[in-house]
Amino acid sequence: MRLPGRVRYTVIMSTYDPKLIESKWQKRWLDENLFAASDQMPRKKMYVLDMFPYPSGDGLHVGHVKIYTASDIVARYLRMKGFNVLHPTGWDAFGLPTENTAIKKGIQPAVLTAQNITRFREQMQRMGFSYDWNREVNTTDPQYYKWTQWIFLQLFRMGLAYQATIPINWCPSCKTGLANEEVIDGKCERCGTPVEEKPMRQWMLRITKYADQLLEGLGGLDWPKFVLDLQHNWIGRSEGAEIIFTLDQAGKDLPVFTTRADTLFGATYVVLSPNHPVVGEITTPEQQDAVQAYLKEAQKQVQLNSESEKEKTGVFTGAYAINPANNKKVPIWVADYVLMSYGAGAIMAVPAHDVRDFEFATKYKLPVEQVIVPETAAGETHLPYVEEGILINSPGFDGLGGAEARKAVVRKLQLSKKAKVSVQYKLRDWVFSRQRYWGEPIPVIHCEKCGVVPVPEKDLPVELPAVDKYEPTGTGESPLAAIEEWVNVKCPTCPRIGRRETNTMPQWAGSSWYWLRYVSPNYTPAFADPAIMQKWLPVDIYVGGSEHAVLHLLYARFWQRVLHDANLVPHSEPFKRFRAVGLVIGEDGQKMSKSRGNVINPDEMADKVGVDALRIYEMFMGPFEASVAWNINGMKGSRRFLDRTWDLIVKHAPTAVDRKDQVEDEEVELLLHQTIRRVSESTENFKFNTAISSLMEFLNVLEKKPSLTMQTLQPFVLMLAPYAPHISEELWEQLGHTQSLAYEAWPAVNQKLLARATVTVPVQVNGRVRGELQFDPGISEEEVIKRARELPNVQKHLTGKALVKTVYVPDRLLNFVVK
RNA sequence: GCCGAGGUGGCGGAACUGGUUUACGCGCACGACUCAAAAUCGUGUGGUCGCAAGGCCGUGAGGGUUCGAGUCCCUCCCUCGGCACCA
Repeated sequence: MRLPGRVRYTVIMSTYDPKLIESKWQKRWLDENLFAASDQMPRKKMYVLDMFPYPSGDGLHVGHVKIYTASDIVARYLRMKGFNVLHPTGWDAFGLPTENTAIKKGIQPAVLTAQNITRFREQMQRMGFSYDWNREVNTTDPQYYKWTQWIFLQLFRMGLAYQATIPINWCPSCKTGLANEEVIDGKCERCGTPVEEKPMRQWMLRITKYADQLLEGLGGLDWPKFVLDLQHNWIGRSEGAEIIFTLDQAGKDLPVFTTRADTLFGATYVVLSPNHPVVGEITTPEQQDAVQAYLKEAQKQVQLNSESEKEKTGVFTGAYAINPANNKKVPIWVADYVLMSYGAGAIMAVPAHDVRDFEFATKYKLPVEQVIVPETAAGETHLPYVEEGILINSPGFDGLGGAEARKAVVRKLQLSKKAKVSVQYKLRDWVFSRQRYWGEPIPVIHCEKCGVVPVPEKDLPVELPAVDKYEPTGTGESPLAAIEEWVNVKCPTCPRIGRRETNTMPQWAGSSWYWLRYVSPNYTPAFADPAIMQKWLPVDIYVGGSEHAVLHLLYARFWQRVLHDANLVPHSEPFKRFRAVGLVIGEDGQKMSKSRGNVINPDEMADKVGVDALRIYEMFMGPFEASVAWNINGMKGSRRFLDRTWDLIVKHAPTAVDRKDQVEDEEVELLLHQTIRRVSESTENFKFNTAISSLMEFLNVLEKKPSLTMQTLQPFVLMLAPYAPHISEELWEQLGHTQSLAYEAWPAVNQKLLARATVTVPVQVNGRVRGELQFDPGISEEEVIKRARELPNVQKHLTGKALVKTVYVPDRLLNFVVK
């Protein structure tokens, strides 16, 4: 029975019982569909997104809770600030761990995924996250991956998806190819197995075409600097020149790439990568055996993935090249410190001005010719000298320096077509196919006559067939290849029978556009409703792990740009503001892992202290972006804070008066407004730890007061609400409200009151604090000095000394400088 | 090696554009309640000298700028994250 107005209808519980109130409010939020976002845009929009989870069999991790609590706090705060908030979630459910578990347990991946999702959903709902559950998406749902496939076909039509047989990173344990971004230290990102190089037919996405755009786009993003740097370095743009050496005998061109054209006269030899196509044809008969032996050795080295610190090795080909700058004949060597995959696969070696070339030249007794001297220092230069400087021994260019010299050299050679400006990137095209079962089928059909034919749009999605055996074959073929009735299909453009593509997409595909799907998750004519995209996009605040700094966050930006170029989405960048979470470390200071046995389970913690205390603790334990070790006592402290909050409100609720204009206690009122200001600013800046400490300070003062008004109790509960929503809803009800506080107005700061507040100002003598003064802001300097001189301890330090200077910062500080 | 972030009590961490270092929490000590313990509440808690008032020293090390430096500048040490023969 609920009665209106100020009559209290709940029995006030004497002690805080989290379990009881958590289930009560979670049920009510869901029943009332309280957090459904309206497409009608009654108010200004905010799209608050966190990285949707991979629903693994391990269940929710305390790291998930940290990310999702943060985005939940921001979403709840913004709702109270009057924004129309879109805060959705879903499941990034394709991928290897599920497939591997499925194989081990003998369950279909789809079935296992459904189980995991159910568990994850329950766990996430238990944490009180205010998601709009009507918008849940699932990357493994055919109605979802229909559009993942559709987007792939757009990429294909735009020439951005292509097949190539190239040596790729092959993980022998996962039995699939990997993207460059998935190889860490020469090992598989997922399982740690050293990767092998294996030439295979692959689907590739031409992300390199977007290298410059992806680089420039970083400039407008409010992202952590380290993530911007990471992407910047990963793209690895470097400006230089392609310089054409000439093969001595054949007269053929041999282009090399350099960023230091100014050192061209110091090039004393040329080095080819072992994989360079001309190696075989230029090697002289005398050197044939030595070169062949070296190539074999180098091949092995790649497979061993030897440490980068290894000593440089190489072999002379017997051939020579002509340096176009001075027509000098220089020997051509082969060495594996030159990579085929970067630049021209060949370099001009300038041992005097490059550490690697110097090391190599020293070992093989190749000539070193200095052509750069430091601008300032006189005398002998220590080689290798890699800094910029003034050119010497470079006829026609002596005396020039740095960029000017580089330009001049390139310009001169350009006249005879022996050089051109060139830009190189470290970024490689994205290896987009996987030889595994549990992924989106790549929607193309191979026809003997027609070649690669895209599956017609009306036939999408190409559904994953149910299979008995989804173990990877290890042959480079996906298990799908074994299902004849699925593979063999009529060619869409001719009467022949073609074969379906049996490779699947990588785990990253579904997450490369999911934020677009949330705006209209059930829309059937397209991947998203264009009108609604205009309303919600872009994502205003994105929260997630930094482990995706170059993977997901780069792929997502790439797809967004492609779709933008095709006029399919309104913005070129998907995520305006991104905040990266810091790891939650085990109590032993080590990364949490099952094998170490230091994993903290959020459900267990919630059982112990309640969900709200868990949320408060995870936000309070340290700065959001920092890695902090778990501390069980710290979590109990968060619970203590909520216990005391509960006691305070329950104690005052029956007697608190509602005084519209004035609070009875000046100290309380001042602190209230300071707290509102601090909590608001801290929340907006992701400084959740200091927001909570401000609330704690406020509570510490309130506890000492014999009586409090509604004008104090209500804002306190409202400010706590984004952080600890269940207890806050309950206390709000006990303060006489019948509606949820989720859409109550966030308390407003009384700026005038804060400006009028008495200030406490330290008085220093020679920079050391000797006393303090309290006064109303704005009083004159003379008055402050006069009163400061009256302080006994200040007097003591002034007597017998000559006053040199007085520094007064109004309302902040007074400093007497004496001698 | 290169790029980036950071070194503040016993611990996690606060500190606005240079202005009272150590807020808040944990831990610890003592006290109250209790037969006792736990829980809870109260008081204290950087080091050092002092009965006290108060003094001196303290933000990785050393130097500098300044009336005043955790914050700015230079040199160095250490930790963490990333890249790594990218020409």
